[in-house]
Amino acid sequence: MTKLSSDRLPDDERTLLLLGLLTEQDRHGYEINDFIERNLEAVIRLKKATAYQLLARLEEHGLIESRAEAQGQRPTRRVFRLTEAGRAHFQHLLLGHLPRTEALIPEGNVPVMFSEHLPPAVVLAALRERLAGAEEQLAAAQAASERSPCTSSVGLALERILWLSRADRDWLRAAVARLERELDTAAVR
Amino acid sequence: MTKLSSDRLPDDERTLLLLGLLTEQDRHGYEINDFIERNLEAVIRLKKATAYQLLARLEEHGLIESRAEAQGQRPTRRVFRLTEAGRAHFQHLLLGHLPRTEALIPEGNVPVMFSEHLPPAVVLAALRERLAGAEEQLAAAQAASERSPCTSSVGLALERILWLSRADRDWLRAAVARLERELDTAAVR
DNA sequence: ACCATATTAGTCAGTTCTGACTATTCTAGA
DNA sequence: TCTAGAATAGTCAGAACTGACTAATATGGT
Repeated sequence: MTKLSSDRLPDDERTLLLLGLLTEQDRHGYEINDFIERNLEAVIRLKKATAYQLLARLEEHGLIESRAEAQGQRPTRRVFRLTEAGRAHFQHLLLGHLPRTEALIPEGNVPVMFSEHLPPAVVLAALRERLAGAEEQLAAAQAASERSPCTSSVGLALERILWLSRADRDWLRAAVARLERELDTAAVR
Repeated sequence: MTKLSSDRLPDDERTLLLLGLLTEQDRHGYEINDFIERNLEAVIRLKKATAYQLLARLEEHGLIESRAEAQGQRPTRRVFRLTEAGRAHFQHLLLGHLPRTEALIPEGNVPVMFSEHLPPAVVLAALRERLAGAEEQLAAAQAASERSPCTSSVGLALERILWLSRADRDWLRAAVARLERELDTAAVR
């Protein structure tokens, strides 16, 4: 079906995600990708093409199975369902992943690191722009978090993103404030 | 020299990093990789093999140039130096990257999202383990941040990681506390 | 005297990811 | 009645990344 390169299954969050989504109900490809795009955009990065390749591999390994579901005129859906083996593997993966502390390495550090090579006024403008973006993300995270209660697991994960987004914004605010002060005192002299 | 696949240069933080490191001084391959491994581990993920491939491409594009430097018995070093074009491109990249607000998508969300599928006691134990890891990372970030003053650009970037690490730890603490309470009240009945 | 680790410099096969692309049908609006 | 866009389902070539590997010397500790 799709090009399948290796014989091992990747032991990463993406695999866990697909299995997890199928734990709750059977879904067809479009549904899965649409769900991820709509609701999980902030939670994980998983592109359509990658998802299809992963699904093919999961099926190859007998963790999921698919049946065709005719749709009248529309292209036939492939509906995926978790097998028993898949359900077991999901539990196994979950147990392995949950306690793992992943290093928190956000993007966007490198340009900051070299910002001394730019005039302070330019840096200030750039950081302000970033701050605006960060405020937006925070608002989005807030909205998402409010939609599902933090007592549920999903809410818990969303809350994590909320906290991290807030920290990022606060850091940016502090940085902007510091730069403003520096520029001010420099201007006064 | 190395397999070079595309003719375009990637416009990402890795490229910016390599150019940036060479802005400050000429360096040879081992030095670059060693520096990244030692000091920038928390800032960005860039593997040795990738770095060499990138360096080859940068040279191909005339942004850097290399000279061989004999070392007596030891294998000859290749020392890289930024060209004028490279310096210009660095400034250009920096200007493009600095204002960019990258989506903050940390790893480790997915397992949390599905933690309802595990018994609460197991989840609690797992989160405690994660908390221990997070404390360690926070301590490391703290130490790194204290070593360079936050008035410098590098210090600024390190401070960001510090804030984010703290937020992550705090979130974990809150989550653990909540779970403990829940388990307690469940036990009382 | 010997072993483990650091210094130094890469290479490569195999794996994974992504952007761009192809089709068809349905639906709401102009 | 057209038409633009969403729904639907993927595929594929090419780009990128990584783990594992090779080599030779130096050096510090036991």
